[in-house]
Amino acid sequence: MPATDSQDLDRVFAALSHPVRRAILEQCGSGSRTVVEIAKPHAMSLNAVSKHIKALESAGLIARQKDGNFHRIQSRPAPLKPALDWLSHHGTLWEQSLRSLKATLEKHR
Amino acid sequence: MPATDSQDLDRVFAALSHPVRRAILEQCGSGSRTVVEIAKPHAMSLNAVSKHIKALESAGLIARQKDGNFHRIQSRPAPLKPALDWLSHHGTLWEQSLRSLKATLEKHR
DNA sequence: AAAGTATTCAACTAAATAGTTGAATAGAAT
DNA sequence: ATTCTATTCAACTATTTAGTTGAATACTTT
Repeated sequence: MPATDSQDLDRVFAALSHPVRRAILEQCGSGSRTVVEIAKPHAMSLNAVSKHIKALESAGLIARQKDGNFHRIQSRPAPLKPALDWLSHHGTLWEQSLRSLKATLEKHR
Repeated sequence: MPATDSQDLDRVFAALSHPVRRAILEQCGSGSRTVVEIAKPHAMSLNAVSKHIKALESAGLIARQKDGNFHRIQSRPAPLKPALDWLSHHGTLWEQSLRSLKATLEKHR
């Protein structure tokens, strides 16, 4: 059992909270990309993008494979699972309690 | 269509990236709670918790209803949906490409 | 009216984040 | 061997975040 640490969730959610990092994940979703390729569409320095990549890597959301001069970056969806689980679990819980609250309100109107 | 702004996702994911804020959401998932009630189990000042609540509120994840002296805080799951959508959409995309990558590797072995 | 309770506001500090520029490393190509 | 390209490392700055303490506000209770 992976026993999802709370800190893992912290890192994953934090990684997803920046638009550039979400974009990077999308860029690498359809196959591996190099750092320069990833950086190109973003209006910031290569170094800044490199840092975002590092953040994603330390959250486990991407993996890096050295290929000569290039680092081939590819997305790793696994750590997304606990995040998804948290969201859907609590999301549905809340929706349930909202529904039952609504039902209660209806009944007592 | 709500046309989920990227900034909305930023705020929601950022809000979820702190363990205390996730705990607060869980606390308020089963019914409304006051600020003092919410703060009690956390090892930090009331003010710190109040700030976390404000962050959740500005992400739309909780709503506040004044009731005399008390603020009744209740969770609002709606903004969770786009986050869930983003996760499941890209998560499944990546898993698909991982699967097809694996298939390709198998074929060429 | 006075005291108590629930909450926020304001000011401050320490640490983390997001970005920059410039230099270093390392592999590839001439 | 030299140069070019891909990438990281280091140092720095500005902004945001997470927390603190102390004062202010506002409702309730006595």
